[in-house]
Amino acid sequence: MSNLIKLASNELNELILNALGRLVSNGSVPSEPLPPFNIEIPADTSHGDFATNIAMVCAKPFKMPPRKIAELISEQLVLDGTMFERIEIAGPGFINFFLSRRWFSLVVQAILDKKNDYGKTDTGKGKRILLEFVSANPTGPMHIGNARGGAIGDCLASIMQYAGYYVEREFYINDAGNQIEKFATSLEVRYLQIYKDGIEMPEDAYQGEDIIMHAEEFAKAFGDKYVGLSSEERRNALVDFALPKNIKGLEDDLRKYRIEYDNWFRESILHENGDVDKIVRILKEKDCTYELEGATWFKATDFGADKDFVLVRSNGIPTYVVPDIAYHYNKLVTRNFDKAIDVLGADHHGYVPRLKSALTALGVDANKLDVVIMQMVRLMRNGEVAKLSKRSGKAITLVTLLDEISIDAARFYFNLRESNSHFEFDLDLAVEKSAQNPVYYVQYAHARICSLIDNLSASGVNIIDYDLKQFDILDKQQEIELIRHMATLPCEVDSAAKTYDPAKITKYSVELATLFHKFYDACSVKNAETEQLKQSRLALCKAVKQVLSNSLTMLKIECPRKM
RNA sequence: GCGCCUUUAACUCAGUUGGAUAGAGUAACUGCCUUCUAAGCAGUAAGCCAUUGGUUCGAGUCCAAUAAGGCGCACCA
Repeated sequence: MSNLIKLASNELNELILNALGRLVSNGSVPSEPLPPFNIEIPADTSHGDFATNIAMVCAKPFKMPPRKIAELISEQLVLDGTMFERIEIAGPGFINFFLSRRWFSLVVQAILDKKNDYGKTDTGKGKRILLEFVSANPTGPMHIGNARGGAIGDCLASIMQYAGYYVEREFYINDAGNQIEKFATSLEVRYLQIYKDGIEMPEDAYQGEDIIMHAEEFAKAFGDKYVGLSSEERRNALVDFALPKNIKGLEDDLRKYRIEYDNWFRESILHENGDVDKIVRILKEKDCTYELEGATWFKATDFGADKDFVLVRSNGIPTYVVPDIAYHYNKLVTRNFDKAIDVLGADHHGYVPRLKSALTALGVDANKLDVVIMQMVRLMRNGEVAKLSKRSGKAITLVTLLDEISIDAARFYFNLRESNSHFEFDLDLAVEKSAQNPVYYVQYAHARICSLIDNLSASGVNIIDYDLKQFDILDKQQEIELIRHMATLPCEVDSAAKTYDPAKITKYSVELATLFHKFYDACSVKNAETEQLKQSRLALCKAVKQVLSNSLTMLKIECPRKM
């Protein structure tokens, strides 16, 4: 257990409850049920390391003024042998607690001992999570929303692993259904256009150049062999030729973006193994459907959705929702994951209640499906909305974005704001190698420490060995603040995992970098007053480097030794 | 018309289950390198937390209504 915040907080909780117990038994306060109270870390450190509002929430049931209750409690608190050294009563009745200096030393020691494992927790208890993200349409290149979804999903997955969950990353390939038909049509037209005049692309076909390129390559490989064959043979051959290339392209591009999936799950599997038909059959058997104008409708409103929807069209082909239902049934029942998490764009949010209603009808606990909705990104360049790539002049894709900005910057920026907030992405700032760019700011802190350690090492100063007591002399304000913040990493990891919000970790790393830079400016290591202080500060720097590295590693962002 | 999201400093955003004097970064202005990386630090200035009402010891935070903006509401995916 390296979460010293939690340890201290638990100890505090016990101290308070014991004190109250004594007050009740000696009749100082009435024996009333205890209302819920907080133990929190005050924003302002002059209010202590922890504070509780217990005296305030007890005011009403005890029919006593809050400050009076606070005084009674504090008289009963015995701090000897605890992690706390003093308390004070403040404001309307807060009780503020101050940690002993030794606690801070324990933090530094815990980091140096745990190394790469510092920050990990066992909160997830190995619960099995299936995290699906990006799942871009394999009929074309990935867009900017996929770039955000990739960064959020992948970082969330690592964070949850840090928090003790078992996580699998999954990409769902829509390799069946209508969009594949559209893909086939687009390829077919482009192919025939090579050999014949007067064939028009339908308006709703894929107009991109990638389709033309596929058709040309296909023509190069097979010539006009397929022009005279049946449309079905031609379309199948074209899709069989182009789709694997596209999927391979998605894999390659995502790998460049440092995303490795555990599973690439094909929609076509669900059609082939009969799962899609099975879903319709079960829902029919459960009497959850009705026929209207030749189509099969699902009674979604009976299961919490706002509207009924069509399962099977009047032409006999299921709508896209059915494979989706089958897919989520597969995740939660067939593969028995404890939780399925989908990262989806805001344009899909309306569909979530429908999916959940169907799962409920199938007897699956819909609460096992959580959806992280991410709002649209607005790319900005020169203070204007950027729609097109700088180099190619075409719509910005994941790939062209990474031509413009570094992978580190992309991963960091997309996780700088919480997913459910509309967010402006300043392309100019992301390429800038300066203080204004938060990712460089954090990396700079890491490089600075590396350089510092190397310099001291070159002049013969190394950490020989450390013992807990030697850290007690780190008591300057900048040192204390730095250590206090490092202590909260396990809490931040838990909180980020619980709220599905990787932005907590990017913000954490920026704050850590800030505190280090402040420390660096105020406290020289090389010219420390004593040899012992030099040693302790060097150890502190190593601890900061470790925590920075653990935070950035969680986000799969590089930790440069030099900048 | 219905649903979801957003509204906090000039700009981009934080603000932990309701708590103490609402915070960062950018831009502006002032300082700090013969001393471990100035890609840094210190300081100044900047606010009717969209508006109105409600809930209570206490509201940026919860509830209701209004306004502005974004996204959805298919026998598309």
